[in-house]
Amino acid sequence: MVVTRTRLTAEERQEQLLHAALTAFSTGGYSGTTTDQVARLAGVSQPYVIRIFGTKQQLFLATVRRAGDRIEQRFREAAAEEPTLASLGCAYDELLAERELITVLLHGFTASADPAIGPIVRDCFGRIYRTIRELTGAGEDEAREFLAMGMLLTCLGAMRVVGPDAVPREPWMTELLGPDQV
Amino acid sequence: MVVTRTRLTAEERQEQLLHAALTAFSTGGYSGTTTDQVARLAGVSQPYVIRIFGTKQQLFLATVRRAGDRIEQRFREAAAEEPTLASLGCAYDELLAERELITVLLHGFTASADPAIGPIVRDCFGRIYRTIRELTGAGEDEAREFLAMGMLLTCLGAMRVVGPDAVPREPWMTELLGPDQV
DNA sequence: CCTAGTTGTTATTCACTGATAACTAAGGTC
DNA sequence: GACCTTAGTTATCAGTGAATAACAACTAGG
Repeated sequence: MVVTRTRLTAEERQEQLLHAALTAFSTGGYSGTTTDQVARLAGVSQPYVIRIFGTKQQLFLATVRRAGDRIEQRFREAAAEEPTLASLGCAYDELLAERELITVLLHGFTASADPAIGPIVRDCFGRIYRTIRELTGAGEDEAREFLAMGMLLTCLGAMRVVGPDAVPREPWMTELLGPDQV
Repeated sequence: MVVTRTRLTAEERQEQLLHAALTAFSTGGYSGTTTDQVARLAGVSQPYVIRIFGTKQQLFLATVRRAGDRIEQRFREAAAEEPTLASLGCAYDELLAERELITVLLHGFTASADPAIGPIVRDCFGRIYRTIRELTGAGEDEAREFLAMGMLLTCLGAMRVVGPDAVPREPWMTELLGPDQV
């Protein structure tokens, strides 16, 4: 029976929960998000979330890893079209327009003081850096500047200066974003 | 009587609490830090912290504003020596080495989804941008690139790639940081 | 010295949150 | 159709954390 199944396999459910967690953590961050919020988003009970991931921390770590993987994947797709920094830049703009993936990673940065979280986050970031260089053949300086601009946009996204439901543009925002507004 | 006073004026205490809050929030962020942690750092009782600042949110906002002001002030001091981006860059490296001010601001970014926090954080950031341009006379592009590199370093600081008690340097970190390591 | 205002505390509350335990029911298999 | 594994629930707990209330003690002014 495939058509009407009321229950999902653990793997399917895990996938669905990860999606919900991505949304939840992306706005509340690690300590600002409850496992119950994630559960409600996915339409299951809170204890079940814990049962699947063990602890809230494990859930967050899985979410950060997922975000890192997805970002990397999007870069690879962009590079398949055209292996340049400009192409990856467009991909980044798209990611920024969705906000979730990028913001979860940023929340990972700020949770890195926790010794259980830091290593995973650094690994994600390092992988992204390497991916950018490998895909585009960019030199150290180019890659650094690309990443720097990415981090600026990421912060502006978190601040609601760019991205979905961004705040009305004040003069300094328009200046800072420059002519090719995101 | 000035010599031996066992109590501080409300203003002195507020100052001291703000200092403690800067330290506490800088590692835990908004929701990851308790008012009790701030109180203990300052050596007073938790309810007293609340009495002085009203709510935890008010305390956080005051802390973010303070961080913004201090950063701006450091830039002004640097510009007084030499009004160039390079000079402000050095000032930024110093701020990064202390980590607290910069990190509190970053935690402000990630807490900006809260409609009570966002506006204050954006204001701080906007003021810093304006300050940089006014002090150095940098053009839009220059200022943007400066700020971008600043945000990259800020994120790396939060990740413990640079700054106090940084993690052992992995290859990608060395590459990313380039020849003039921070 | 004494009193009024301000600094600061302790005791307490109430809501919330992560996690556990115990139970229920679906669904494939022999 | 009985049965066992796996998906999922409800009930509950123990701890925490922000905030309130009531009280205590320092300090300055008259």
